[in-house]
Amino acid sequence: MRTHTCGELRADHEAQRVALCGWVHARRGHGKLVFVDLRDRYGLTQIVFDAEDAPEELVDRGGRLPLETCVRVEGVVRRRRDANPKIPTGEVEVVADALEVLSETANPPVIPAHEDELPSEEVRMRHRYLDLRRPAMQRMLATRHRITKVARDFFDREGFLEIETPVLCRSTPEGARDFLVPSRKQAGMWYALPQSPQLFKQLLMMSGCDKYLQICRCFRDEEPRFDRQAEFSQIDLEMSFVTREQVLDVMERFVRELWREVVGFEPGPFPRMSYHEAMERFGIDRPDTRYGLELVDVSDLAQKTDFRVFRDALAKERGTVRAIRVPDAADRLTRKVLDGYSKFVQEFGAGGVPWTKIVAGESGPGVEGGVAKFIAPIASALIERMEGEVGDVLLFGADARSVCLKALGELRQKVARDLDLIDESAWNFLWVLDFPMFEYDGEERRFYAMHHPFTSPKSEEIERFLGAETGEIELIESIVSDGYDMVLNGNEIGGGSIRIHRQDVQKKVFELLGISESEAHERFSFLMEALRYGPPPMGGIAFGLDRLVMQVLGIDNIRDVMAFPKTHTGQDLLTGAPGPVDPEQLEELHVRSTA
RNA sequence: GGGGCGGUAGCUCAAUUGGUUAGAGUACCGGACUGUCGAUCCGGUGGUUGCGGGUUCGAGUCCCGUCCGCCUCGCCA
Repeated sequence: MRTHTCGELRADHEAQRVALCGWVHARRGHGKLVFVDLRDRYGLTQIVFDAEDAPEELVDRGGRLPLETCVRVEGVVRRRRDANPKIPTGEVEVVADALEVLSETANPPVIPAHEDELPSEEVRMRHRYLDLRRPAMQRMLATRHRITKVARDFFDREGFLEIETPVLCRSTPEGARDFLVPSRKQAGMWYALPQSPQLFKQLLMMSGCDKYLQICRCFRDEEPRFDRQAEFSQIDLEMSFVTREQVLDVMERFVRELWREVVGFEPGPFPRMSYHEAMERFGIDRPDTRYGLELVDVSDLAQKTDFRVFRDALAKERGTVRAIRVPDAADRLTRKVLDGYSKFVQEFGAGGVPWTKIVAGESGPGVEGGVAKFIAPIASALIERMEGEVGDVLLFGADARSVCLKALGELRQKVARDLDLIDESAWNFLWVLDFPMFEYDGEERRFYAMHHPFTSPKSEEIERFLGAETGEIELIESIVSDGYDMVLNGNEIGGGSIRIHRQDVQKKVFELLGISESEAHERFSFLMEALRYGPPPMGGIAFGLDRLVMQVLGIDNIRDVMAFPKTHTGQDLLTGAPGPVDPEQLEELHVRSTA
């Protein structure tokens, strides 16, 4: 139907006779002279209907083409009188001598040419096929393809095999809520959709596949966020006979190649940081190192004051006082802004944000405003500890350690955004290592796996780990795993670990997680059985594909990097999923709805 | 489940203290126009103000309920 695409024609196509197909992107009419920008996936080409070169009837039809009409045009390429440098085809135009309307359009709710006035997300999702016509969305789809292509090529060269794993799986006891699929043939039994192919990729290592790759869909029935969706994609990898160093090396080389190929930026070696250091310095396990505002422990100084807020905090179990120095911000952090920060940290369970400002005093810098009078005795020591300068603002967190770090970690990010301290051009990659194996839930009085229950303790921890008894909370909390997260500009883009390949170690994990032997047998007997037959040491990682695309394109919303996303309430507004089913279908599946 | 913002023409938005016939831009339709690239100019069609109830002489505006979209806390091994 066409000889070229709409992104293809250049000056050296002059005088060629061509046929183009596409959509009417824009139309500029002058009566007997009409310009139409024709659009397809590849670009825009100006079509000109000129009464001096074509029958008036044709020009008239060209001038009446509604936007988004699907057409085929034939004509001859010629150089434009005035080139348009904004588009690659801007030096030429096609002088139409034939026009075929391939299909007419209703008045479209989304007009791809109107990029600066986007319809609501609701409209865009309901008419996704129109939204995807927008050049920005076409670029997104192409970038997404490019990323998976670079991944497949890179890991192919590295000897990885792409292997598919089941979508209909067993439900796992821990982790996110499962999506369930009723079995027709096994009455009362259920499949779960995979939260990740974790166990299958480990089994593939036990099968001797050695290096595995899959670009796979994962499902977690939890509340969505701007960067989370119930259904999402991972670049999933696993390797046999490797140490942590070897895994980190391959993955780092992959990401470096990805950025070189897709972004045009070559990252240097990735810095590394322990989980403990990340929490202490940044109050979060995925620090954004593009700016400072680090947390500083001032508990010892706080102890010397009579300030009630500090003393109460320090009296708590694992109570602590930390401070952030905001350089040269005394003017911008007004009373109103600081009050807002108190409200902000309350969302994370903190009481508020005590603050003070560093000012010039008679004998050197001092503090003024906020809680200044309560901390006067420690002012100079505090300023020294914080490396404070006149004009800086000090923000405090005082609470139990976990609450304090969480609140200040979130506040740190908010302050950086508010004061525009983030270098948007930076690509700060980072490995976070040495996570704890377990997190203790004080209310439920039990442990949860921080990563997942198949993560190995670090080799030097194994004896200590195997010796741990269920009640030894502090000991268990202190055991370090061989897990790792890849962080980019404060976002977790990948995470993995060296896996357990010893039956006794795996058994111990289940024991410490409070998974009874019978339950472990019931749910994981296949894994325990497999571990009997010479499993290799192994490790791997999974990258969040959607998050990679978000980072590469600088898009701050996961729905905008997916072709067909779901809403906050998990609905697909385009097709109307989830929807009702016939009672007969339920009957067949042995399911009765209580809704 | 909690908190916040929003829903008015196909689309993006406006509408004073609750007050006349709910406006503008754009898209669409008609007309003028031969070098536009946000074409321009003139005219026109287009409304269950998300839905249901209430207060009021009078509701887009106030109250109650509900649905939908987004953000957020909890949640997400």
